[in-house]
Amino acid sequence: MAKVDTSLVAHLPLFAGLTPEALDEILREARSARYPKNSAIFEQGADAQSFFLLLHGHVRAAKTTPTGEQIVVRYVAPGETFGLAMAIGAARYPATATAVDDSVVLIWPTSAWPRLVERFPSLAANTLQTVGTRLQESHTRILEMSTQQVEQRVAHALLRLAKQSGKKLDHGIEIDFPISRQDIAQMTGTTLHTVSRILSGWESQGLVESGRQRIILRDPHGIVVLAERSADSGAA
Amino acid sequence: MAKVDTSLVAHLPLFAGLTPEALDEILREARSARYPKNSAIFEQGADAQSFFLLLHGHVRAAKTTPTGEQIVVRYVAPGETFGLAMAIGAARYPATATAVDDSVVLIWPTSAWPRLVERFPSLAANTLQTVGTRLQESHTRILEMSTQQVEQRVAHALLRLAKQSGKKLDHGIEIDFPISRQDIAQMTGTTLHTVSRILSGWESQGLVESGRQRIILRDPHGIVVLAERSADSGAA
DNA sequence: GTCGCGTTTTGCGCTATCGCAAACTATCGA
DNA sequence: TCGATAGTTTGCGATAGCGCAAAACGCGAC
Repeated sequence: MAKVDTSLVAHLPLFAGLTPEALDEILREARSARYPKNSAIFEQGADAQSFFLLLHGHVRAAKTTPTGEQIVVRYVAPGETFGLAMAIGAARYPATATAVDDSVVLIWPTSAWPRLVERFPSLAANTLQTVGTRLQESHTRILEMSTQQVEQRVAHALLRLAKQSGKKLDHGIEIDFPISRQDIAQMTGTTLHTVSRILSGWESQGLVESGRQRIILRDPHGIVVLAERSADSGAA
Repeated sequence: MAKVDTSLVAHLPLFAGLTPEALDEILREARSARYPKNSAIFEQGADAQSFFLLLHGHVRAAKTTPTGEQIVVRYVAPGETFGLAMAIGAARYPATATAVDDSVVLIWPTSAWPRLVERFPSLAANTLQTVGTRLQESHTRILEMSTQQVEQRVAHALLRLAKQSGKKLDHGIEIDFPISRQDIAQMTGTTLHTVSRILSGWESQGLVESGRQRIILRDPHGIVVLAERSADSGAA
C-alpha cells in the first residue's frame, strides 16, 4: 500500500471539510505514479479505469475529432483532479491526457469512487464545485470564440495560463511549462501560423519574450489591454 | 406550502435513488411558478437566490459580454434543472434565463441547497452527473467551433435541438419551440445573416422547411450528412 | 381587414484568417 | 562539433463569412 503524505494534499479543495482520518482513509486507496515528459497518461476512448490528482508537473487534456484535428481542453496544474469520467457517468475517457513535463500523480481506481462518495459525501459536493467551475470557464471560452478575434483570444489564453501557472520573474511572468505555438492554437481555435504571427508582433512591441516552447509576458498589463479592446486596430 | 405532485418528477435523474418520502420532503421546500412567453426568469449578474427545475415549456440560457454581444448557452427542456449557481459556488447567475414559451418551473431557495445535500447526498451525486454531462457537451461545442465550418455547426445545432425537443411529424421533425435565426446564430458563433443564407439553401434542397421562428427538419438524415462531411462543397 | 413592426432574405464589397510552401533556427544526439 | 529534427517564422494567394444596407415578408394588434 503506497503511503502518501496527507499534509501535502490536505488543503486542496477536493478534500475540504474532511477529517484527517477520512483523508487518510481516502489516500490509502490511491497509489502514486510518475509520468515522464511527453508520456501519455490515458487516451481518449479508453476505459476509464482510474481518476487522477496531479501532485507535480503539468498535464495537457486534449480532445481529437474523428478526422484528427485536436483541441486542448485544458492544462492541469498541481492540486487539480483530472480523468473524472466516472463522476459524470462516462465509461470511457472523453479526452487524452499527456504529461507536458515530468509529472507525479495520485491514482484511484474508478471502482473506488462510489464507495468513497458514499462514505464521504463532501467528496461529491467538492467535485461538483470544481466541475461546475470548469463548466463556467468552458462557457466563457465559447463566448470568446463566438465574439472575439483571434488576437484577443490568444491574449486571454496567455493571461489565463499566466494566472494558473505563471512564475514571477523580475522582468515579467513566465509560463512555467513547455507550450508550443500549436498548443496555443489548439486552445484558441486558430492555426499555429496565426499564433506565430501574433506573438512575433507582440514581441516587436516588447509585450512578450517568446522562444521555443517558452513564453514570458513582459508587460502583462499591455496584454490585458489587448485582450479587452473590442475591435479597432493597434500600433503599426 | 405549495403542493407538488411527486409522480410527475419522481423519474427525473435529479431524484434518482431517493425514496418517495425523501422526494416528498424535497418538494415541500419548493414552490412553483409560471413564466409567460418571453419573460425573464433571472438576469446575468443578479444574486442567485433560487435554483429551478423546468416542468413545462422551454427556457433559453444566454450569456452576454460587457460589450453587449450574446451567445445562447443552452436551451432547457422540461425535466432539466437550471440556475444552479450555488452548486458551483457562485453567488451570482452567470447567465440570463428567459422563457421562450409559456413555462412552469419549480423553485427552491438557494439557501435550501446545503441542507438538502446534507440530508440527501445523492442529490449532489446526481447533480454532479448532469453538470459533468454539460461540461462534456460544452467541450464538444468548443471542438466544433474550432474545427468546423459554419454550415456544419448549424447542422449539428439543429440536430441537437431536434433530439432534445423535436416533435415528430409525418413529414419530418419539428423543433417545438420558437427559435429565430438570431438564436441559432448565437448558438453556433455566427451571424443571423449567415444562418438565414444557410437555411435558405437547405430549404431549396428540400432538407428543411423553415418559417418565422419555426423549423422543420424534412430530411434529418440529409442534415446528418451535412454535419459530418469534413470540408468539400455541396450541391449547387 | 388593414397597418405596423419585428423577422427574414438577399446583394455586395471587404478583410481577417486560413492554407500551403519554403526558409530559418534552436536543441538534442551521435 | 556537426548534423538531424522538431519547432518557428514569414510570404502570398484564396476564401469563408462578416457587416452594412435595403427590400420583402409574415404575424399580431386593433
